[in-house]
Amino acid sequence: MDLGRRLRSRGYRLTPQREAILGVLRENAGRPLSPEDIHAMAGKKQPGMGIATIYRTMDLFCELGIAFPVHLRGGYRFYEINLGKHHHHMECIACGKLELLEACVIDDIAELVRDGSDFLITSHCMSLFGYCRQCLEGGKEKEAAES
Amino acid sequence: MDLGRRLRSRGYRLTPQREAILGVLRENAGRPLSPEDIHAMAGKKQPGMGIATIYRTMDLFCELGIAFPVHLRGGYRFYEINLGKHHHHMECIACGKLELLEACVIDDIAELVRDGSDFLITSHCMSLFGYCRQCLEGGKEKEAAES
DNA sequence: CTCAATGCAAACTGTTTGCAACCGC
DNA sequence: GCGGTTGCAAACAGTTTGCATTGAG
Repeated sequence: MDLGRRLRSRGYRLTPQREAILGVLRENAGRPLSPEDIHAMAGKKQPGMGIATIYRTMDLFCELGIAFPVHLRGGYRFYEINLGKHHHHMECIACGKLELLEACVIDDIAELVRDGSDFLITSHCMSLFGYCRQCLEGGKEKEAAES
Repeated sequence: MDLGRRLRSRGYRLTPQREAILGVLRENAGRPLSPEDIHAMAGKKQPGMGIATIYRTMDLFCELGIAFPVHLRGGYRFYEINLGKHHHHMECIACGKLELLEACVIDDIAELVRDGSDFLITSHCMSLFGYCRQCLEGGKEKEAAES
């Protein structure tokens, strides 16, 4: 909970930039954010932030378990705040809309695999891809270019 | 099966480069290859190939269902030949070793989700991450730097 | 006062694009 | 020979790194 304590106990420092970034993550819990997204939003709280700070901070946050990376189609990087409860995503191929999948049946799978192999599973990622309702109804493919 | 026919029927052409790339994919069925990997291997069959050809060809192959993209940790791109039977991967965080997961329970999940939402699921990706036996036994973390 | 952290800009890496030459069909 | 395809090089986009400066503890 306490960011300052969490950082200091490991020899890191609590800076306004890190607070701003954590704030952004908190306000967007459950929504994967790109470094660019975070930069733009955190920049409003803490003007003048460099993009490099975002990358460095997100690496740190992931290492500390404060955030985690999300792997979506396209291979770009996204991050979310780690609130303990696990979930996955469904992404629309046409417009990019994301929907949350609360359930995580994969934990069961991972457990199964754990028994049948030499791997020690520590994390996993899963995403479903397809078309959302809007894109299916109107025009079929690539609808929402830009408004 | 017949690459030439498959291409021509859609107005595309069969070139030595495309044959070389398909050959590489075939010989590495089940193993995710990066564009770089493919470039290096196909270059031995067909010297002088440009990297751009790899990217363009893989896009085409994916569109035609000849290959499919694999999403692993790190967000880089990988491809595999599409042999119909679906599978997933387990990747060692420490040394990068990949292991195949034959089973795909996600198809069931996808079906479940299909009923409970507006999405039309067309594909998905899942990968498990953890540590392989070797990395667990020897030295715990980051073993295989380079030889 | 010390050393971690930042902003900036340059360097990198992976991917895409424009274009003239090339070559399947 | 028409038009899809290629190699090359330049352009891009996202990410990383070096370094002088700043500022948390």
